[in-house]
Amino acid sequence: MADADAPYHHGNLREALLARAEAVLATTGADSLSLRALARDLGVSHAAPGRHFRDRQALLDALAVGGFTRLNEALRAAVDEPGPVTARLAGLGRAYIAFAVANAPLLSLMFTAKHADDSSAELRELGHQSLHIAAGLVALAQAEGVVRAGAPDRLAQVAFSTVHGLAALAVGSLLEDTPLSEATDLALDVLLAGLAAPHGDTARPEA
Amino acid sequence: MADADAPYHHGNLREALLARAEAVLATTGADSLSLRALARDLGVSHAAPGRHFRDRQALLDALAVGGFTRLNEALRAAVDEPGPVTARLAGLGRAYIAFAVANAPLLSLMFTAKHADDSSAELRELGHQSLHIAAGLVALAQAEGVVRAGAPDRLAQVAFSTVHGLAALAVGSLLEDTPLSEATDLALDVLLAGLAAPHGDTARPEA
DNA sequence: AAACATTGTTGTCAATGACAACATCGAGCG
DNA sequence: CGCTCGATGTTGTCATTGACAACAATGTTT
Repeated sequence: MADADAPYHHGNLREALLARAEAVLATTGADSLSLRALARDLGVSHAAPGRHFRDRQALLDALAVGGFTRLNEALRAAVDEPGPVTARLAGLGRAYIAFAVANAPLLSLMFTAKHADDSSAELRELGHQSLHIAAGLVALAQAEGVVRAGAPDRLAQVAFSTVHGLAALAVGSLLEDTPLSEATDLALDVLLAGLAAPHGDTARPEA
Repeated sequence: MADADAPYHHGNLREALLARAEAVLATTGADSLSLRALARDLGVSHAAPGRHFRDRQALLDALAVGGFTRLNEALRAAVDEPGPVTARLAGLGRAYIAFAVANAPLLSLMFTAKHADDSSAELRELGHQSLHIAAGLVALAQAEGVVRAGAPDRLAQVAFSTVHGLAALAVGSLLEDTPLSEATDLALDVLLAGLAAPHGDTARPEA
């Protein structure tokens, strides 16, 4: 049955589970992620994963944490690129969209709010970090006068919404035949133009 | 066991299943939606749902179809409101966000692209209708000169992205303590300002 | 009324998550 | 040096579930 030279203890089962889980997640989706299947893939018994993750949701939460961590790294890298602020803002948006479409099921996990309360706190914190990274660049852009006045966090939320929503549309096959790159260009152009414009009353019909 | 006066045939099991499923979806989420539990709730046998839905996913697809149908009704109603075009554009955005936050799990179902190929076609079509509704209003706004030139469908995609993304942030508890109404106001203001501005090269660093 | 399609029922199976009880390993302590 | 103990893994088991097959009841069509 078992390999003769297989040690009783795996040695790094937790990491191996996460790695394998992420691969499965990316290919067949979160719903078809089974703890027992993971155990089989790694050659351990069906209950072994339970030693590292309280339940299935705990595994998914851990994946989400890893996803946010990598996302934030990517966002920070984009922010640190050289160049004018507007270009860096656009680059940040492109970085987010690139991550989102390349890790669609993972992103869905990251934003799905059915996590246990404890890991939920960590996930919220990581998500807020993402927004905070964007807010920092927004503040910089304000200092240079290319973005309207206003709370940077609030404006970052708007920017985040745009790119997150666009990624969602792309993943959901709702962009019809529009190439994602073109949709991205237009969305960033509209977004940056809107952020640049001074606060107007266009949206408020003074009702 | 069974009620004596219970007829052998339910009479309207399909609709009853969908109604009950939607209630469960709204309260406990899609993951905890079990065909057998639905059957129990409705007092039918555990295999009865199978007569109306090939499998669990078929039920979820049907829910998604219903969701898109209701969403499109709400969007059309918003478009048909009287008033200036910009106000109607903002109203359309608010209508979307209202639907999204009031039906978060359903919306997630609607955008999750793991549907069987046949219902996937219907869902994509309904999703495109949503975008088309927005595109119509964008075209009208262009005629009145309050929205920049460009393909209305493309601009509608951008608008859709913004509100969809904002709803996602709100549902995911990533708005921190920002009230959704305020975030919505700001997002719509930025969006409409960006749509109004003539096509600039803000986002393209002439690379 | 007799065949037939529709709808519902019972029975069953494999997969899964969760848990309990036990086994193995390694680290620290007497 | 040997012991104990905690961490990690295993086997066994249970309830739940989705899916399917075989059968039963109902309504419809001819």
